Amino acid sequence: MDHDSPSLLWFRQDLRLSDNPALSAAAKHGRPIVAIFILDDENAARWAIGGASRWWLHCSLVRLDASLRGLGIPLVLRRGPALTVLPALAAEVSAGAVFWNRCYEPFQVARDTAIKSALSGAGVRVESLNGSLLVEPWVPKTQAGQPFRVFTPFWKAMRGLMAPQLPLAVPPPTIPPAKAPPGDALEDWGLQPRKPDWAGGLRAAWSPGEAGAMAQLEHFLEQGIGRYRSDRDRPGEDSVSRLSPYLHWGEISVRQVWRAAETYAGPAAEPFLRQLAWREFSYHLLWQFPDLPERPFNAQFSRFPWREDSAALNLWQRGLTGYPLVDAGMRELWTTGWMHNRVRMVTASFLVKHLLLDWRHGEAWFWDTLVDADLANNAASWQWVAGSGADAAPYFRIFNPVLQGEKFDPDGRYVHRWVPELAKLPDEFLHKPWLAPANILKTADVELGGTYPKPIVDHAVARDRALAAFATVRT
DNA sequence: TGAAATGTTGGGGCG
DNA sequence: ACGCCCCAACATTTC
Repeated sequence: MDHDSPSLLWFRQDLRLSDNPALSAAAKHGRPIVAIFILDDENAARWAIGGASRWWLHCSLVRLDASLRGLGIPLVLRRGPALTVLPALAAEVSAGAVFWNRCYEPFQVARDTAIKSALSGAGVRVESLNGSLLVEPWVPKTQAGQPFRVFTPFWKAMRGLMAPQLPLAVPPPTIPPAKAPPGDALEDWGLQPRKPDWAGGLRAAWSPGEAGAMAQLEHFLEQGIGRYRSDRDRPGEDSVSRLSPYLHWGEISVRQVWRAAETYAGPAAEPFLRQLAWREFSYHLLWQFPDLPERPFNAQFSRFPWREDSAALNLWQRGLTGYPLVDAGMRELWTTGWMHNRVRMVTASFLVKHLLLDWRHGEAWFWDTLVDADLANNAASWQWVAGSGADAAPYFRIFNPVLQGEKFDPDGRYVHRWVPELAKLPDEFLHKPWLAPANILKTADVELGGTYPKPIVDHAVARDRALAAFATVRT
């Protein structure tokens, strides 16, 4: 082996320099480092990166490239099945070692295992590390030695495993510069939307990349975490972290977030840490049940009588259901690539329970439109709402979008922002415009069925229909 | 990480 | 003064 042979550092969902175990390990190895990012749509198949995430990834790769350049590490872009692309590059540059942080989507696990044995077989040292999770998904076990299926015991077990001051990866020392092998131009990947460019709202709402992640974390620590316990369910308030897309792409590590929250807020951080644990729980579930994105965790639900109704699905996607809180959420999603978690629950419940449409339709839509689209979180959360998941919402828990709106958006800040055509309606009718008297509607310039839709289903009717449908799969 | 229906209680109006 | 009814407020049960 060539004494100057470089190490490969394979970036995937760890697009950062700080607390990056693979980068630290590669740096410690002492050779020049060539970084690579592979756009692998073929292996990802059905769960190839969605539209909003592709926009995010583009911006993030621009940032990562600039940061790596400062360390003397070239970032090579290649496209194709990683199973062939990565070993090919390793041979091309005579790499002596390859480092990466683990990914946990089933196709990635299978693929990376195959890559590891191919490289090892070719005499290349391979090291994979944990850069994405607080606890590896195979670690937490019940007393009986089984994986967890219920969140609270999982949380207790996990909480017990967490060190008071989580150690972070050591920053890389000076690294000998490497020669850059050829790669694709990022622009040629077409990750950014053109004709039409629908990303204007995303650009206005986000700064992807490691620096953006740090700024968002600081903002949350100063602005949100102190009142997180009381205000996190109010979508009109700026009290949640909005770190999900950064966490998905690893522009900040969950360890950094956990440690910062604990250090900054002490016991007040607890409800937020619990939310981080839901992410861990999702990965734990996906690990033990790789079909989670495709099939109901609870097999009873295989015979659920879902309706097919593409017109209703379309109205839900566009935020035209006639229920202001639902429409506000779906429009926030479409505009910014993100939706407040409380509203995610309400909109998801509406699709599954009011419209009786298969949760996989919602899962697919969120996958394509969310900048934080994450296979484990998305699948586990949709199954939770649908009632088919592990530790799921009971089938009879049907959110009333009017009551949820009145409870969590009482002053209408959220609905005003995303459904401006209702801005002049008095608070009393904001979440139920169809009950407003004609003269009030007229004064507010609202014409139901004209400027704003009438409800596409009646809540009471839909509720009874859902209870009847869900009764057919009752255990 | 609900909502609606049903049940219970207690204060006040009133015959 | 007493019992009856009404109903709001709260609690419990059911979906």
